[in-house]
Amino acid sequence: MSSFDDSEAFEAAVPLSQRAMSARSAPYLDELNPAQREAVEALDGPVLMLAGAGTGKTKALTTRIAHLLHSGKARPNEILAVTFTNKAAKEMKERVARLLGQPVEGMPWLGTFHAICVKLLRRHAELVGLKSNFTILDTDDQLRLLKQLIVAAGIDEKRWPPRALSSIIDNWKNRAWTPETLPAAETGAFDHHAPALYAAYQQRLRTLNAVDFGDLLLHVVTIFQKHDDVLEQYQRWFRYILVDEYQDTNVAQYLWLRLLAGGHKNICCVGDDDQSIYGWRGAEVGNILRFEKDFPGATVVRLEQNYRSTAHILAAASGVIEANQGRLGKTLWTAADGGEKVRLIGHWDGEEEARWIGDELEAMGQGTRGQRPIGLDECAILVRASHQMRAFEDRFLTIGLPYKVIGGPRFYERMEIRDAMAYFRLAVSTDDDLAFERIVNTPKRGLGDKAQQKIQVAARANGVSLVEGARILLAAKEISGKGAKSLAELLDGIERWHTAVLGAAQPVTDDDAVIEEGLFIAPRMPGGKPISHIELAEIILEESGYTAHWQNDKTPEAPGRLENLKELVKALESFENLQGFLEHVALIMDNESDDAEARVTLMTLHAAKGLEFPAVFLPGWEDGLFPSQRAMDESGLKGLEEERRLAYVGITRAEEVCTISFAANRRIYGQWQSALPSRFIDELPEAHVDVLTPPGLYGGGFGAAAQPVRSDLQEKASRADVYNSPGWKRMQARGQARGMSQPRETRNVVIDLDAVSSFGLGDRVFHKKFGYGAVTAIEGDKLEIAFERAGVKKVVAKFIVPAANADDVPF
DNA sequence: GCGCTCTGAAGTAAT
DNA sequence: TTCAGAGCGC
Repeated sequence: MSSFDDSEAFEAAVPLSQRAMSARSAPYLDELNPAQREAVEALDGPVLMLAGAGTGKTKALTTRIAHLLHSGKARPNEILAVTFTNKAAKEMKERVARLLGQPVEGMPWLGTFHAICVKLLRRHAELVGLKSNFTILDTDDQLRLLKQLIVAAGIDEKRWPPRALSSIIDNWKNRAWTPETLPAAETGAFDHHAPALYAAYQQRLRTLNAVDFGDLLLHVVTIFQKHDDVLEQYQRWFRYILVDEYQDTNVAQYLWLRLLAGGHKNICCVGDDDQSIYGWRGAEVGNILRFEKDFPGATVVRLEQNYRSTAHILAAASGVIEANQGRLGKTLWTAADGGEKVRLIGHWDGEEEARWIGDELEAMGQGTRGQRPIGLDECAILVRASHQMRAFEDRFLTIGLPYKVIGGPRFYERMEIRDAMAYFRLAVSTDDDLAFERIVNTPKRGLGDKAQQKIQVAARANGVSLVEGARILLAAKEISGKGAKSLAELLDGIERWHTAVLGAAQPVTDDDAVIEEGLFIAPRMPGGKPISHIELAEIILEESGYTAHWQNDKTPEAPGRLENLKELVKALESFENLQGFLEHVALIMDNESDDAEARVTLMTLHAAKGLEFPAVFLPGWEDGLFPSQRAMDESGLKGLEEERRLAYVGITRAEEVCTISFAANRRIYGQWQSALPSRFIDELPEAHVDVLTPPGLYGGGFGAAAQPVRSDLQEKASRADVYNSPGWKRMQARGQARGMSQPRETRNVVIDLDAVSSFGLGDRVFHKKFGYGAVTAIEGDKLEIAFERAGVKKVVAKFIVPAANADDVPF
């Protein structure tokens, strides 16, 4: 069967209007600037589009797709357009549709590297020893598998944790090394065991008919390398190739692209070497730096006109990035003038910094700075490491400032979601051993390590799946008592759900078309009437006892988890069946909840790439934290340069106001440490920076300032030579030259602890964590307080102050 | 088999 | 400091 059956079927379905447009003019071209237009119109041959931050990269890319279609160069299904994230793919789809004025269901090959590879691999799975209905492992499955292999190899899993092995293997896969092609010199710092474990792992995956994320690319590259006929098929089929964020590609992706573009070389790579921040994840900046060598005669277009930020912000960003070596070189410029300089401020410590930013956010909302009011939802705080977020969360909780954190555990990575998914996976295919392992004792069924080991042994001895092994074990009465009963129930359940998934004996098929067209017959409980896959999901969660498990759980997270389960079931609505859902979820992670309340966004610099905000705060610019000591230790100059690019990414997220700050002292792992301002601060061009006076730091004379009361420890930390660093001295000089504004009055607060028990019912009070509230009951030294944000809580009186003194809370 | 306590490590993260 | 995972006692 030809691999292109469904695509060819599609060809016939492409609306005529879409194919016969070439004769007409292309009005969308008029909306481009000269550089963008050049990048769009150079349709044939290799093109490198160097697109600086905020220069309309997506616009150029999507217009290029529209132009390819419009000019009749390619049909929608002959264009391969790859992105890194689902979000980017979705946005691209929407924007192409808008340009064309009609939906683009017809772009089956617009997607992430991984999504496209899944499609390719399902068609040619047998070429790498897999069946086309292979499962895609998540990180948890992967780690469990590796752990088993490490234990089986008799290696001390404490010295060599599965995580370490996993990252070594990921790294190798990123470089497109299979166990067979792994260079002998690569031992992976895992004693010399890693290569053998890698081979064992791949073997195990094959047995399980499973792949991990790295395999998706690796297997396809292997197929392309070993099977010329297959490769040529696709080289012909994908007439035009477009790649987004090319600077983020790893070796495997690079090879994949080079193989596919090998024939016609109609490849357009879009990227920005200055925004390459994923080297630690396997990305090779070299790929983009080398493009012209890989594709001689390539057209190189630079997009340098920035439509996002003020001139000061751009100049500051340029000043920083210029310190990097080996750039392809771009200079951003803007037609707009005016705007505020980049603001720079130093603080005593991390808490002070958080407090100041909190105040600043409130001031911005009021427009009290003499600028237009900037709402919370227009502001973002971008940090280097996620643990920096804590100080802000604490502060914002205290003052009741709404915030949202981007990042952290994603919906589909949460425990309860993974558990539920494992049940679904088992229902779809009962030989999914990893899913079985995950849920065999969740909820608790009295099947601990020992029972599970027996099942493993039985399964392996008979060469069957764990579910089968368990069945054999039960039949042989090798398991007894409570465990046996609950295991039997579980097995019955799995059998029943599986039958339901199969519906009226409809065979499971791996054919895309069948899945996509929803040709599955509705599931049906044994002997009963057909039910929807949504009902089936609910039944599974109910009968397995999983829902009850969380209902009986008394921990504060339990309600949230139940809520997530409901959401999961709801997510099923947009799919035809469980199979389609599982396929989708294996590759997709996002779960964006939109809410009405305006909130400031807290996220890492990495997460912020590609986004923009009117006001951006960049706290924690201290040497060691940013640039990160670890990055520099591990990767030397290369690491430092990547950190610098991160700084560049951070600054260029800002449209109107960019505020950089650092703290002289910070508590790290419970220890006070002092730090020097980041070397990147020295690299900010002075003409574009406005140094703000930090509250309480300067006082009447430098160094002798009336400083807030501090502990001895903090006092000691402050004596470090912060004040001798070049950055600090320059800040000093700038501040004095401009005439410093009056420092804010310092607080020297003494709280009379004896006086605090004198609260009365109804008093409005304040608590550091819970914020404002009213006293509803008094029991000795404990107060019951109805907090405005945190609800009713009992709190010891000494942690409470009258609301009027909220600012004075010293603890 | 389950749950509590101690110990050790601590980064950024999409698919 | 905080969190996860291992080990130990019931």
